[in-house]
Amino acid sequence: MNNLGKFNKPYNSQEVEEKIYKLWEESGFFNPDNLPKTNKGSFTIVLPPPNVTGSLHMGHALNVAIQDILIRYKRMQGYKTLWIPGTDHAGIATQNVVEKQLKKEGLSRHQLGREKFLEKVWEWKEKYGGIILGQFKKIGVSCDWSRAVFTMDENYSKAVQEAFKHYYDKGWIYQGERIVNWCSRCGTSLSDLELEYVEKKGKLYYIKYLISKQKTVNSKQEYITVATTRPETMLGDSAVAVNPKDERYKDLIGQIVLLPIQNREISIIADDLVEKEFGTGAVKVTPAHDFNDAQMGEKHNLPVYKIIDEKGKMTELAGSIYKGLKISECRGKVIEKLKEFNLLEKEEDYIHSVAKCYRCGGTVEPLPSLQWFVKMNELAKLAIEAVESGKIKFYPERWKKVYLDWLSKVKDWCISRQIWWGHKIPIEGVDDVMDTWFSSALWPFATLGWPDKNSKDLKEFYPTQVLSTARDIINLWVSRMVFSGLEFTGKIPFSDVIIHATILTKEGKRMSKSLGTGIDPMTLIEKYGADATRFGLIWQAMGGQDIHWAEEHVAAGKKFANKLWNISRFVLSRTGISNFQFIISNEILNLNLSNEDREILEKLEQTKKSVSKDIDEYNFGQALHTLYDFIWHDFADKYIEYSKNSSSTETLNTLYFILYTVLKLLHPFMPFITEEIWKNLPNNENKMLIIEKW
RNA sequence: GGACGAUUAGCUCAGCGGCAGAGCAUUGCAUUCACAUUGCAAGGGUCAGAGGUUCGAAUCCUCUAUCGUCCACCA
Repeated sequence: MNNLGKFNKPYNSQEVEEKIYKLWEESGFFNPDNLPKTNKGSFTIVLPPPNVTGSLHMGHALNVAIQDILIRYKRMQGYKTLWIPGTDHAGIATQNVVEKQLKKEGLSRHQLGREKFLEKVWEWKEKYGGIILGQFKKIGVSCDWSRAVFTMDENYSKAVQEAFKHYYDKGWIYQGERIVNWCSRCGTSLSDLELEYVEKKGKLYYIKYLISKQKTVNSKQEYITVATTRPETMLGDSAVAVNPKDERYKDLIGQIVLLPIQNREISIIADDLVEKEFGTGAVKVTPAHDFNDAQMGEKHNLPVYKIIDEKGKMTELAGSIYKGLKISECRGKVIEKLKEFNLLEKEEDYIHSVAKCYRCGGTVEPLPSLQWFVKMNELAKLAIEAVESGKIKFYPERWKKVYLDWLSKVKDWCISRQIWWGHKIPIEGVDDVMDTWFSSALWPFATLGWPDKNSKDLKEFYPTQVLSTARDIINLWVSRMVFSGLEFTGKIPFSDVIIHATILTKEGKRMSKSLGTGIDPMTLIEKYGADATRFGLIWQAMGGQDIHWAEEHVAAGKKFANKLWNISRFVLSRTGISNFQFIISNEILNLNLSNEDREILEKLEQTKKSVSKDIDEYNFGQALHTLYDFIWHDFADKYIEYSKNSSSTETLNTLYFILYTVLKLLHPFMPFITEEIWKNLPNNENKMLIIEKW
């Protein structure tokens, strides 16, 4: 049978890809329940759920390409493969997007009220929340869409409530007035991991605190000078601290100073946290508005004066003349006042970094607030043990250190957020919602039916095998999935963690949408095709090393696709017209082969072994280089040229067998073109490459 | 401040004790041939620098320089 009629000379990805994806979806093979029965076990990956507000970037593209390679490879090996997709409700991010949209209509969420506002968010989610998953499909991901999960689905919400209750009943959840990072624009607390630090020019102010005479005996000094970048917070000071080893202040420890403006008597304390080198070596202590100071305050039992409120305005405690002022206004007034009293010794230019909200970019203030916390000591132990024992392995291994370092000094987890979009904290009289990461932490098992312990999927597909993600959420997400998995299911949620390369610009800078340095994978797919885009990504992703993005490798991928296409045209023009039944197994080695035939078949076997080993070890770039080299330089340049002068049935059979095998080996990397060619193999109309035996 | 990584051809990167490699780019030749999105060939490198280990170092060790990422923190 002659299939050449279906082949154009150049390969056209646009004509092929959509059609092939549809074919896969119709086959049902993305769903493990429809796969042919084998005696192999299950193989599961959970897709890191992109935010519903997200749009595809290069990191996503690389990450899904990696996961798809693994899933397709394992599926061809006969495993019952499941790749669960889904999206994350992304509390603060999504609420901000919808609020911005409302603002254009001149509305605020407060005008709408909680219920109406949430309706708007759901509308927005239904309309835009699935865009990114559609983009994943263009890349060719073979996720089981029938099992797609959203983190606020009914069952998922049940899981979140159950998890909260579990911790609560164990006494691991408590409410406390603690100093937290507060974003006054978003009106919510933020975790350390939700902060970004920005360098900012400011001033370092040197303020004199007079030693109060009546309590001082034998003091030679009349005042102590402290240095601060935030003079307004002096209104909430409850001590001055020096390093106990600092000779300069030895005699002053325990003495009393008079806090300017407030005329409050506070004492000079000694604490190791104070660095002798900073400023004058004496610092003011404001337990309400600084994390270090809060720690010192607790240790020395200092009173807490909350002088800044949740809206970023000064409180009553700041003093009646400052009450209601913005922080910056108050700073000016305080400086004025200090000058008036002649207590401002000097000011110096100073560059320091300030915390910003990573969602909205607003300035973050540390302030005391009533929040819910999860105790971390027991949970951290679980997560540490899982990795130290080797039950969970990181690839590349060096990321293990990042994970363990963070867990070894982790603080209790503040899980409440003062926003509306999210899972409500299930306690009467509390309007807070939970940290988005509280629900994401349950992802590997909540997607499989937990808390229903009889869930068929949970039994069959949990624990999962591989998690592939970006390095910046190792602590935010990976560690929390590990202890959640162990705590709620008694099992590690996955055994291997792949930390994929970070894609930087050619200059080695971070790709950023706002700076316009980002590259949209979708334009690459339109220009070169999905297979070529996957090729370019994987080609460059060697050993988890950061990638300085070079588009020419995607162009090379397109050329390679075309090469494969023309190899196939040639081989099928020689073999496709024959009714000869080719041997498509290693039985071929029993034929009366020429040296050239035998040589290329041996090289094929080596290639197959080497590619399998590289995929098993997550060296995807290496595997692709090996395949590329074999297909182009051994098969096409040498063997095909040889075959033009040899028309033996053995050579025809070898040509066919190599094409046949190479399509299988390349399929995980370049699924569309290989499936399309596969369809055109003789007597092969109804078989699909996606489930062929590796 | 701490940790980690990088430095190899014009560019993007492999190689990680035994003759310096790939893709792209460059140059020459070929061309009714599956493919010009091609083939054959060529040019191009003090492997960041210094010292050490070794019969032998791009590769292992120490230091230095430059660049980058992450974490902490800057009162």
